[in-house]
Amino acid sequence: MPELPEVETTLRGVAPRLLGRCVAALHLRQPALRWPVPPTLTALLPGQHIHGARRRGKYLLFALDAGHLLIHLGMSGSLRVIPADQAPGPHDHFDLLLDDGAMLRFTDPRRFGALLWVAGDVEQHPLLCRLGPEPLDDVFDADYLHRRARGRTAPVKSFLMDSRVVVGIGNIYANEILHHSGVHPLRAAGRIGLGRYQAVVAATKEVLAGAVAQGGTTLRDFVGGDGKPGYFRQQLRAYGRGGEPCRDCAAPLREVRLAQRTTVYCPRCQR
DNA sequence: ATGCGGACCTGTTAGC
DNA sequence: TGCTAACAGGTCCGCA
Repeated sequence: MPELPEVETTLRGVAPRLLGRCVAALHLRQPALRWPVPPTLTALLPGQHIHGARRRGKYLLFALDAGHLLIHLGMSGSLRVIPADQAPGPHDHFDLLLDDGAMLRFTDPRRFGALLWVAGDVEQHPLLCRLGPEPLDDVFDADYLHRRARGRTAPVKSFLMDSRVVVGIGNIYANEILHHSGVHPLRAAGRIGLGRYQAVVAATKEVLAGAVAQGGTTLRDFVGGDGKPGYFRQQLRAYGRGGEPCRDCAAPLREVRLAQRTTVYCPRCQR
């Protein structure tokens, strides 16, 4: 679920409640997430202060005294800060209790999320060291994308969803970005010119920044760090609208399957 | 190096 | 109404 805007929304919701606090305890109820949660964490974390909170791609990184907590929300995860006396539900896999009577609760029905500990340089962690640039950074521009796409035969939608090329773009926003850009999702990435990549980059920044401003997209159960859903769903032009009229030209949107992901586009506007 | 399919896990929905 | 299959926001891994 969570793509860049949802992860950013989560970060903004929880960070003010965590920064400067001290960890009182980790209550780990389900260690079988995407990767096993290290059992040593319950002994390691108490007493450590939280002095940093940031996002890298779809990863959340919390700086503690002796290292970083790395959290990924997977497909169905969410994080909230709530009072420490709230009873857990069946998918509430861990709580990070704070010294002020609040806690950070991780909920994830599908358990594709992750909780890991990184002792050394967090940027060198295997999960992070090969990630491409942040799409909202200035280094992510048309020249960069055009250069990376050279010779690539994979569809541009898959190319945009490759975290080694650029981070944070998942299925929803890939569909949206390409609709905004007027680029056909099945077109080979290496057969798109610099001018069209300018449109792709502009759309990427516009769509993602707009979604962040709306608190992300809630399809089913996503809630931000403050427990509220995101409101970008109303702005979606392609995702979830297969068969419905294109908002630009009224032609029916086409829905196909690409790399096992639902892909929606306008056969008239997107070439 | 690149591209593709399968894997992880559970809940919801579509279809018979 | 009930059962089954397909599908869902991610991404790592192994194989061609």
